[in-house]
Amino acid sequence: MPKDTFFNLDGAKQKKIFEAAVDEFSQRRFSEASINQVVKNAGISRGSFYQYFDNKEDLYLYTLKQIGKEKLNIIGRVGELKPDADFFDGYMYMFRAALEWSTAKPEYYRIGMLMELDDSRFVSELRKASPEGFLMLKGMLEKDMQLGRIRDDVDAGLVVDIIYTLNLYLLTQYFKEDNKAELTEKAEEVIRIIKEGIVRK
Amino acid sequence: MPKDTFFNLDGAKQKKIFEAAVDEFSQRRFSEASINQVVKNAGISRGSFYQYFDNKEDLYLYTLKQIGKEKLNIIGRVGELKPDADFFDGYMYMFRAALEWSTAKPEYYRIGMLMELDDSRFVSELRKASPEGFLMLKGMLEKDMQLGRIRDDVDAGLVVDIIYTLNLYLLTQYFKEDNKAELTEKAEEVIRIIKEGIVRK
DNA sequence: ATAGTATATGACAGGGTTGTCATTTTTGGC
DNA sequence: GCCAAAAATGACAACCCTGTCATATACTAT
Repeated sequence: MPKDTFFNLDGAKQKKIFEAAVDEFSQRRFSEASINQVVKNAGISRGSFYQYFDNKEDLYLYTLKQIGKEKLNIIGRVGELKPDADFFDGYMYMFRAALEWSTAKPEYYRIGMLMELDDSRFVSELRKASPEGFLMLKGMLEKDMQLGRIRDDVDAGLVVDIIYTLNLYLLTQYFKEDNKAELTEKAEEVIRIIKEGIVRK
Repeated sequence: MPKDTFFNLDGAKQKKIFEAAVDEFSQRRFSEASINQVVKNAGISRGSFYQYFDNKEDLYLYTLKQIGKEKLNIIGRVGELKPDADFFDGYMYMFRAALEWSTAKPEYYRIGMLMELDDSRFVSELRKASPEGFLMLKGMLEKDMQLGRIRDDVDAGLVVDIIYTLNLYLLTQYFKEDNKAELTEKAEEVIRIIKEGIVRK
């Protein structure tokens, strides 16, 4: 947690530091991100930084928390908005929402992606501790299984792992191309494959 | 390419350096691997290293090449061994072979995995330049499509991307658990899902 | 044995990183 | 205006890293 001195700062300065952190963490993985860069971008001295935060982890946690607030507001409401959508529609809704959001706040999104790619001890633990997206998908899938919409001999956890993995793949792979339409199509095709299989019947 | 001085070394010393490189590159991604570690493990001086290799890239390339020789020998013969297997059987065959190999030479396998995870410029380029596994899978799939075994409205490239991605996921995710039986089951289940879909018909 | 070549070495320069701390500056209350 | 408390600062120690280079050692062939 940031120290009091940080929260005593006026809003503009807090924001400037937050933005510098976002900038850095959206370009490099946590393990490679440099506080030197952050302080440079924020226009504060190295000494000041350590008066605000304990260390890089502290700053990272703070940054994620800030972003998390916005993120959950936008993406986390699939259940509310589409109460009786099936799993596949639910996922696509989520996917579209995430994509919109990634267009609005690409840096935030990149941080999330880099976090998934990071294999440092700290970030791995962190990821394990907050499996929101994963659990939401799993819940949706299990509901559909109970409703008999999904074959009951599949392993729900594995299916969600699969979709989660492919989701990340889609976003990383096609992120740079910046072609929302094409990306959405790919996602739909992926879902259709998971849903129907690829074998000719 | 390593310098002449390296190839002039007696076999044992070459091997020791190779093994030190394997050790390092199987623990850290290329971008994070340290030559200091390599020279320490190999028991040579820093100066000597640069008498043998231009730099870290040079050593990495050499290491991959050495490993590649063995790898292709074991895994790359799916076509020969199972000439009329379908795509799914072919994949599972490959998967099992890869798994066997990863048990025999876990360090080599880890290097491959870390390479997939690396996003440094150099490694990305390198990966693009040698898409053996990817192309083999794609070839097998296209053959099956021509034979009418696969729905012809699916995008072969995408399907292979999916399987490739999930393959990597399976191996990274369950690597540490070291439970071959369970891992193989998961792979089979993944393939079954891709093949049949998960929706109740 | 000697001369010349090939190889081995570690100190070095120059770059990066983090976290600390004595000192200076700013701020706010009286 | 003054003073104490809070905040800002950058130099510093300590630790990484890479690639070079002058020097020392070993080898080889005459």
